[in-house]
Amino acid sequence: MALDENVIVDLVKRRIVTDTFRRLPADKKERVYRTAINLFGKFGYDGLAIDQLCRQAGISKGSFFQYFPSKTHLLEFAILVFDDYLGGWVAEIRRNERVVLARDRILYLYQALVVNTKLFSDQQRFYLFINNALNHAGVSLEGLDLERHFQGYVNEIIHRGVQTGEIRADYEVDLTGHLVSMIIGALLNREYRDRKMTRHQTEEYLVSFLFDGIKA
Amino acid sequence: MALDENVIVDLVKRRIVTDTFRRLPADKKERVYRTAINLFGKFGYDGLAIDQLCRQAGISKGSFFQYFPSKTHLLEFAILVFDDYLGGWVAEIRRNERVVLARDRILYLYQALVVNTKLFSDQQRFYLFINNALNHAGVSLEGLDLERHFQGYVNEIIHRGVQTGEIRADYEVDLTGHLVSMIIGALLNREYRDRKMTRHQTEEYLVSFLFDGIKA
DNA sequence: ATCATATATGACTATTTGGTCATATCGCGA
DNA sequence: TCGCGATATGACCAAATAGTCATATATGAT
Repeated sequence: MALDENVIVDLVKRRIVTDTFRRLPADKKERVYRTAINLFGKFGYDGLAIDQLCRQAGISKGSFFQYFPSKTHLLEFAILVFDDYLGGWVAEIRRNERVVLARDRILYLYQALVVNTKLFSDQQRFYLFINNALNHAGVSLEGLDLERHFQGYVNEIIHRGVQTGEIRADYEVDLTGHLVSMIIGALLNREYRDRKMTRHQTEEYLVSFLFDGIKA
Repeated sequence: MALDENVIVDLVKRRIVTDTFRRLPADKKERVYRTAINLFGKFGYDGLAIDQLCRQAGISKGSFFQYFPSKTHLLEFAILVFDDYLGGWVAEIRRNERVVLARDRILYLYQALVVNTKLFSDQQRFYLFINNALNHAGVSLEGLDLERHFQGYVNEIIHRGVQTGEIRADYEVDLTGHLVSMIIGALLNREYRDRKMTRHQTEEYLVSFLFDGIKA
């Protein structure tokens, strides 16, 4: 969760945040970041009022504009820091990866997704952020490429499964990866947002649904 | 697409639109509705400027506030009319339903979803509307219950499949329905938004993915 | 033609909000 | 203590925008 200094340095170079912001104590930077994610997620880009952000993050409006050139830059900052976080999170899953059968690989993917990382607690916040804040036309979404991070890894898992013969060879890897990602997303949604199923149910269904199909 | 008079009458009773609006010529009402869906979808609730809506729908601002008590009511109006449209659309699918095997049922669902109805051309617009406009806190979303319409029907299909033995009996109907809906949504998204696959591929994958599972 | 009622209109208001700036305060070296 | 660069602050400004209202125009019955 701590903001990576290297990322901030890069953002300064690209004039997305100021050097003044970079020099700020870490906890202040983090407060601004968390508040931005939360408020963008709750109210969308237009809905976030800078006055409220400042009040909530404990800074003054004058200071805000010494940290960020504009509101748009705040969004870009939040997107890019979040993107970096996503990347690190997938890297951690990758590091912990065990060599298992295809069936367990998918299950592992799911477990890693929700248990092994901080995303567990952050999921709701980030889910809202992605859904509500990222449609602002003024900011290119190139910075946040979910596919590049998570789905790239899913595809890799599936690709290996195909090569070892554990997964059908006639599936296109990236389409299957897309579907698996979407299904995991659907399950997460069901589990966290609707609270209609338990973790155990989720895992049971994920495996049987993906590997056994609908037919008996 | 034509606005149903009965729905409008109900909206008048609930003070969501005025009687003046009800008496308007149909094409004017429709212009306002379409413009609202488009702009809410493009810019979200806060992003929609009433001035722009008026310009685009060809009415004056003064008139607007003789049709709707407030901007919030415009959103509520759009939601409820859209909800009615959804209901009619599912009813049409239901009427055209053929008696088929489970495998074909799902495929039929999908085809009905994208081919047999106007949703084909409206999909993108409504997709945006649902995603960008419905998070406005001030308006209850009770009015738009996707599950009640589409997923209720999906569940019915699956339930019948289970009863005839075409679908595994150990699946919970509503969870399976949820997953099927999500997968269809994912495929639609892939097909329309990303333009990464053809209709034929979609159908192939839908069936093999749902019925054969990932494993060879 | 007249009158009454319903509808159309855009200037105007009050408020919100992104962004500025002059001033104050802090941190720190000498 | 003094001085200087960096940071903090909130009053202020200009633009945008939801909503109002007085006036104009259309409609339709007699």
